Amino acid sequence: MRTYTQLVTLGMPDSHLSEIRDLHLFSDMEDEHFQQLVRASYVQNFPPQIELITEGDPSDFLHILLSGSVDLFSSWNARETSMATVRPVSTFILAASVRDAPYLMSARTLEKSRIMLIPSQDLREVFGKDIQFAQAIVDELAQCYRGVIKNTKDLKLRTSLERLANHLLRQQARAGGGATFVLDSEKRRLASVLGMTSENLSRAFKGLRPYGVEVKGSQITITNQQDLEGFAKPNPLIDHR
Amino acid sequence: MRTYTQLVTLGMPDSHLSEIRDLHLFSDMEDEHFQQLVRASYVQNFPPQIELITEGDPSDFLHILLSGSVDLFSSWNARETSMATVRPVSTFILAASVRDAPYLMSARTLEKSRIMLIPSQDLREVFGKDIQFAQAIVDELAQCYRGVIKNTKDLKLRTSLERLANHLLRQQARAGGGATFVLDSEKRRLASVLGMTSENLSRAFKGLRPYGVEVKGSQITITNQQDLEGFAKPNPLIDHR
DNA sequence: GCTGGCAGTTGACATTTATCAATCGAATGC
DNA sequence: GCATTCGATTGATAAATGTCAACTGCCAGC
Repeated sequence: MRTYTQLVTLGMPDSHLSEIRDLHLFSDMEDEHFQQLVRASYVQNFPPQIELITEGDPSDFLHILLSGSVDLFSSWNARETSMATVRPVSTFILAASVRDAPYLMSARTLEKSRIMLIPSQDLREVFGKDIQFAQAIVDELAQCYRGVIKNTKDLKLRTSLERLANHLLRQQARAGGGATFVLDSEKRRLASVLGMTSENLSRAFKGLRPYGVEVKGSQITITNQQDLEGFAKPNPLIDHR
Repeated sequence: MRTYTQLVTLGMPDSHLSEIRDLHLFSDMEDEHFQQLVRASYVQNFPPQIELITEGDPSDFLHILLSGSVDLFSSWNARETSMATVRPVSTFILAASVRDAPYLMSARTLEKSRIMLIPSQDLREVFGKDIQFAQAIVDELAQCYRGVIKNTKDLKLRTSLERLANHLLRQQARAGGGATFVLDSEKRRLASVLGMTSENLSRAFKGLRPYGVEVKGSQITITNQQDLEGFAKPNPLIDHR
C-alpha cells in the first residue's frame, strides 16, 4: 500500500504541492517534516456523489480538499442534515484525526473532487516534533471551533427567515459585495444547512421580498441593501466567516 | 498588577494547585513551564450571578473553573441563549485565548465560584516552547470542537422532546445510572440549553410521562428505562459526553 | 405565620415550521 | 422534438414551538 501511495504522490503536480505548502496549516513547518507528510500521503480524484467517509468510522486520514467541493453531513434516526460545505483549499475532519476518534460527520463529494489524504498517524507523529506545525493545528482547530459556535448561535438565536437573510449577506460579501450574485449550492442543500426544509426555504425567499431580495433561479439580487441589513442585523460574533 | 497577581497566587491552596496540575491540559507539561504559568496567573473568588466575560471583548485570560459553576451564554437582538454549563475542574474560552480573538460567548457565575485566570499571552508563550502542552491544548480543543458538533447534531436532527429525553439519559448516566436523580440546573436554564422555552420544557416533561419519566420538582425518576431509551434512541455520535 | 417574590406550570392562542400532494419548469436522454 | 426526470414551488393542512396571561406553590424575609 505504501508503494501505491508513493506512486500516486509522485504524480501530484507541483502546482498542487505548492498550494498545499502555502496552506496556513503547513506554511510555517520545517521543510523536512512537510516532505515526510507528503511522502506518507496520497492524492486521489473522486467522482461526484461519492461517500468519502462515514460517521462512526475510525479516522484514518486527514483530508485536504484540493479542488471540487464536499458536503459534510450527519444522520440520526432516518433524518439527515448538512453540517457544512468544504471548499478548496482546506482541510476537513481535523479534530477526529488528532484525537484518533471516530468521525462525527459523513462526507460526500458534491462534484468531481481532488483530495489529499494524510494518514492520521503520520500527522500526529510530525505534530509531536514540529512546534510550528502544532501551532498551526491549534490555530486551525480553534478557528473551526469558533465557526461551529457561531453556527450554533445562528441556529438558536434566529428564526429561519433571519438565518436566510444573514446567509445571503454573507454570500454576497464572499462574492465580492455586488448586488447580484449566484448561490453556490443547490437550494435543498442550502435549506438543510440552514436547518429547514426546502419548502420552507422557498417560502423564506418570498418572505424576504419585502426587504429587497429578488430571486431568479439561483441568482440573487439585493435591491435594497439597507432594508435587508436592517432586517438581518448581521453581527460579527455570528456572521464573520 | 503583577504584584497583586503573585500575592493572590501565593494564597492558592496546594490542593487546588495539584488539582490543576492533574488537569489533562497541564499534566504532561514541563514543571518549569507549569510554574511559569502559575506565577503569571491569579485566582479569584466570585459571588453568584457575576458576569465574568462579555462576548465581543478581547480575550485576555484563559479561565479555569476550580469550584462553583459558570454559564456560557450568547445574545443577539434582545434574545439570549445558554450555550453550555461549565463545571469544575475545567477550562473555558480556550479557543478565543489561543487565537487572541474576541470572545464569542459571555460567561456568568451561577453560584459562588473560584476561578484561575491565566493571561492569554503567557499561555501562548509557553505553548510555543512546550510540545507536551501544545499537544494537550490540541487535544482539549479537538474535544471541545467535537462537543459542539454533537450539540449541533442534537439541535438539527431532534425535536425538543427527543432532546430532553436524551438529556435526561445523559444526566442519569452522569449521576451514576440510578433510576432517580436530580437535575443539576434550573429548569429555565435547562430549557435554554436545550433550545426551547421554559413553558415548552414543562410540556415536554409531561410528554415524556408515557415513556416512564416522573418529575417531582427537580427530581427525576425513570420508571421505564427501556421505553425511554426506545423513544430517545441515544447515539454515541451525539450523546457521549 | 404572614406575605411578597419568583420559578414553574397551565391554558388559550399565535406563529413558525414541517408534511403531503400536486404542479411547474428546466435540464437530460432517447 | 418529445418524454422523463428531478429540483423547485405552491397550496392545504398538521404538528411543533413560542407568546401571553393567569395561576400555583414554595421559599425567604419580616
